[in-house]
Amino acid sequence: MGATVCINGTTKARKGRPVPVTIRDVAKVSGVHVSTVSRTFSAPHLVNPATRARVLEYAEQLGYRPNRAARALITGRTHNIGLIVADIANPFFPPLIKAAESHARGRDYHVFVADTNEDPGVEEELVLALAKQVDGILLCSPRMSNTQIEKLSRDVPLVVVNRPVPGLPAVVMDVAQGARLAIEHLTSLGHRHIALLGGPRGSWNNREIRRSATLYTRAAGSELTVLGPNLPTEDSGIAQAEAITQTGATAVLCYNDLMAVGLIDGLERLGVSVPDQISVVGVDDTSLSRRTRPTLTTVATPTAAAGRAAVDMLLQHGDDRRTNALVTLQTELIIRNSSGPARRQ
Amino acid sequence: MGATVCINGTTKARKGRPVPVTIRDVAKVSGVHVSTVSRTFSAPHLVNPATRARVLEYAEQLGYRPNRAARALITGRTHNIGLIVADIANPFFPPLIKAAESHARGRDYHVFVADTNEDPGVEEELVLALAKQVDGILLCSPRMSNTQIEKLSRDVPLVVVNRPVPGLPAVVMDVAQGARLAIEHLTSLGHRHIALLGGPRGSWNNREIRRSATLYTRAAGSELTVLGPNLPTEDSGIAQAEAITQTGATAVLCYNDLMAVGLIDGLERLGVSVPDQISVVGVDDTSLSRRTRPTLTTVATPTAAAGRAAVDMLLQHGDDRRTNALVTLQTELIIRNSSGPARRQ
DNA sequence: TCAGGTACTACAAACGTTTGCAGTCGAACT
DNA sequence: AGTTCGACTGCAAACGTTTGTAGTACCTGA
Repeated sequence: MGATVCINGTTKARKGRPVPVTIRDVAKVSGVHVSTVSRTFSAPHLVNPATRARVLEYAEQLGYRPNRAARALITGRTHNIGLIVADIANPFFPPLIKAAESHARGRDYHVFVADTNEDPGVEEELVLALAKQVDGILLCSPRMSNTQIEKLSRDVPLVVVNRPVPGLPAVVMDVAQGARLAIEHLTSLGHRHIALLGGPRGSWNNREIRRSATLYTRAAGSELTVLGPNLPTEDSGIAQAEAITQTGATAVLCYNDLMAVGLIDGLERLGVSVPDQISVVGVDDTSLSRRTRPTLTTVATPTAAAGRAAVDMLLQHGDDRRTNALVTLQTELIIRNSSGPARRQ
Repeated sequence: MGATVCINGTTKARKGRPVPVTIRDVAKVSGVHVSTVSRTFSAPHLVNPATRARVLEYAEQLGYRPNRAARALITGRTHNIGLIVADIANPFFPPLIKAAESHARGRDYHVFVADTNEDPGVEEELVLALAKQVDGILLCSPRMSNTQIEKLSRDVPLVVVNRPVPGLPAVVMDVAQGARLAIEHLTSLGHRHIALLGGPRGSWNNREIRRSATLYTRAAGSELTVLGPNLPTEDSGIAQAEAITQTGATAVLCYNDLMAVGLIDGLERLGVSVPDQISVVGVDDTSLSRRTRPTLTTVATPTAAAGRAAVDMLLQHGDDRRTNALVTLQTELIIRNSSGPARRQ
């Protein structure tokens, strides 16, 4: 209304420095106490609608934005959450990060993303560094031991993704089911000898996949050869190509898509054709899987849903930790062109 | 030493809730004033080495961690920086994010990552939401107008990546040089008619590439046909494949790798062989470029270096904005298998 | 011996919020 | 008329730090 409002008798739009307009400034110009201004934002039902409208208008006019640090200091809640992943550049993570971030933002939370470079040592360091700064942390595919995670969870609420930890909320993908589907797909195509290209040592997913693959290969009367552990990288897929051919298997289930595309590449270099001579199946259905040639048959894991679910769990039991809530998300098999009938030997 | 230290006469390790050990607790047990404890951490040279050692020991023993919110409140510096990108899942960004994050962490800064979903509208919203929470923001490939960015920069220090904005610090890649190298590469292979598959409308990189490509095609006595604007996605690469063939060009320079791999895919579907019939060159050298078949000839942009440089710029002129510092990073041409000699028509 | 300095430490006021408590005022009920 | 209540608002004490100022004790040099 009319003239723009000035603070402290002087306009605050000083050169360079941004305008540090506080709750007090708003209180002054709207002629109420700071507590009323505060309540206008944090407990609107406690203030007279007319007053509130006035305060809001002045606040808007001054460009007031609540200072989250101050709010955090007194409430103890920062409205931030931490997200720790092994490697942002691993195509498995971006969809998860993206989903978590936008889901959190919808609930007025911001997300710190940190990358451990696949180093278990820096995981702990990061958790501690973030602890005071966030209301909770999403630990994705951690390589730490259960007891170590347990201990950290006393400092800050944790939700673990891609691995169950007793006593902690976690969200996992049903990769065992996925592996089952993959194995059944392969055996139904006539494969009697299947190889499993295993992932990293500490990985729960890896154990699950192996357990399930072993079980269902046997159930189909086929043979399973397990290779590993391996780093879950494209390079290690390439490196293991020769070993794979030597197993005599006609089909391979890989720990993840990255290794699968590496393996396909490696096999091609050896003159082995996929899927004509060897079928290859991945896990995760990352953006890669549609880009390879042949396109990759793979177990789709709902990474975006996992990100959202993890955020929800974190925000729900904000305080009452020590839950044994475990969310398991379903997986499905996406059949593309890297798997085909077993060749006649 | 000996017995573990208790606070307030009672051990603070209450059930569930984490231990909120403050500077005051440390002061109490070590028999000094809080200010001494504070200085032990923030200005060590002002406190007696013996005292400091004692304080540090007790702090360690109690598991004291400074509360960054409180520190931020009084110093006005949060030791956080914001990083806004268009799409985390776009393979261009993860290396940049990763580099920025680890570089920042090395300087005791944490990074908020936010994703605009390619929506210019949410860019502004995100900047404002983050403003009070960070000491500055890295704006990557923004789609906003210069004036809009200018305005936001009055609220919070900004560093722009992938686009120069007058009066603001920015780091850009010399894509003009990259485009020149690509065009010269193609013309030297005998291509007399080249197509440019353009990117999104607001993109500075897009304009640079076009400008440079036009210039150097002409300089080589060749013809350039420009298509666009297009969304910088794989799908739009696929969609434009037919249009490309209709230009009659024997080589294509694409706005980025994503479009290039899409284009290769699209051309293949049309029965056009790359590079035998049409050569394709991308920009960015993302992780994709080694995975395509054929592998992609592309202009490598130093994304990780850009991330680090941006962080440095932000941390340097923390206060004195209004700099016209512009860092330009060199690009280079990586020749792989998607480009070859012009076919004999 | 004393002025001046150095090295360290304590005091207390901030920073921008939230929130329990108390107060005011008018309306409704007895 | 007096009581009770509800709706609203002001007061002031926190939250965990940092930092300018002031103080103490000791040392140095004249």
